[in-house]
Amino acid sequence: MQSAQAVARPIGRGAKVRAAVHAATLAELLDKGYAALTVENVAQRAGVHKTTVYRRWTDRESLLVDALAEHLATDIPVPDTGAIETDLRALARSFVQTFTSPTGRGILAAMFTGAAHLPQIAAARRHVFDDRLTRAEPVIARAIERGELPRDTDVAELLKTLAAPIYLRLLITAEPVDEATADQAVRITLAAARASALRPVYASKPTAE
Amino acid sequence: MQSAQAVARPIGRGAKVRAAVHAATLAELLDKGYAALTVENVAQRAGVHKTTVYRRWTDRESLLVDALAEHLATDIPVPDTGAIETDLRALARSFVQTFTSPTGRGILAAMFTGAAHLPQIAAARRHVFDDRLTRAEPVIARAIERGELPRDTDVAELLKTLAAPIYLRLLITAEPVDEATADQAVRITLAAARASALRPVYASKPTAE
DNA sequence: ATCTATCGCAACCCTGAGTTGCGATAGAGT
DNA sequence: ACTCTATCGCAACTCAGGGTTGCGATAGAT
Repeated sequence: MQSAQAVARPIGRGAKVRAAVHAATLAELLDKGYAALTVENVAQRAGVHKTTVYRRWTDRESLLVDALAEHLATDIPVPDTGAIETDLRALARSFVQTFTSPTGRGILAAMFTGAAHLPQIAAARRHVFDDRLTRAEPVIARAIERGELPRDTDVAELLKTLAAPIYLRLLITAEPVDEATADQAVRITLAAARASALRPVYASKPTAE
Repeated sequence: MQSAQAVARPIGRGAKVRAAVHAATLAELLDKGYAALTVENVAQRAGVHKTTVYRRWTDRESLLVDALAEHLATDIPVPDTGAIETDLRALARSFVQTFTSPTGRGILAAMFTGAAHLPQIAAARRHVFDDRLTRAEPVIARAIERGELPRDTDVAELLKTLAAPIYLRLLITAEPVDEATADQAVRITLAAARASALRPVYASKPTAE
């Protein structure tokens, strides 16, 4: 890694190159998919020589991971509408929006199908999920406080139940995904939560908080 | 395909080779994953020369597709226990069992992550899903007839709701999947169905509850 | 205007996909 | 047991893409 020099004095044109290559990587990913993502094509699209790419990134995979990480600055809003239904709807819709944009679909495909085997990608996936979990926690807590949900509702279980139908359509059945999908996921999740089906899974007895 | 000769007179050792290569393909897939699935390794493991593989299959992908198709003779039981809960539990558990065996996990990884881009694989996925749908239809129909579920329950929606949490854990969060996961999926699905959250999705009736 | 980190370029090596021609062999039919 | 031919083994290819190296050119901060 050349970060030492980057902090030092002569930064050079490094920043431009980095940005150009990142953009080219994403673009190639969307156009041709992960399988056809070649270093030469990326370099060419970035107006940069293949060697330069290899000087900044150790290999093709690290390039991809880096490019994805750059475009993964998650800025998920934490809704607080005063009602769990509208809050969940906001969460689900923002989730859908994130992954239905062209860029989102490309990133999704890369992360979950193409480069799924890379440990860094797996870590990124977990991070994204954990991030959403952290942000959603107070939303659920408020709903419980308002008496809209059972006290022993498992936040992680609830979020997974919310995300699962959307992921299924995005990655497995490849059905169109839109706001209706998000709203449907909310209906399912709320029904399950209200029926106390979203308690901590591996605890046989409900926990007294 | 050379199945024409197989039916004709001089069958030769073709059948043995086919079987050996199929087995080797699956084995390599489980050991090293799709990315590291090389024709030479498969050939070597099958005790066969690389050329022979290329004489029977056009390329690496067709080999994989063929091997998967061979091991995808789905024999899903159609439960009829007289109650929807136990029926669904049986369905979900058989689903979990299918994909948690070593072979199942390998096939899953190949179909949904490695070779997800291949049209034949996509078709196979759809076929597997449609197959399960067809088999599950009478199960749901009986439940509706018994008055256990709302009359306008959407069978496809219900099955997707049942499968979604399991797929999520298998492919996305990579959590352990066992009977508890299946049972949890059943709880969620039943709660949603009983709350009439699993009606046909794109029927645009704005809440006629 | 200078000076040096960075980039372009060409020439490499290596692995794995896919091909070809020829000689060896298994195995079905007699 | 003996053909006889479809099939297989083998070696020697081509080709594309990943990854490396040495050297000369250039951008850009001071």
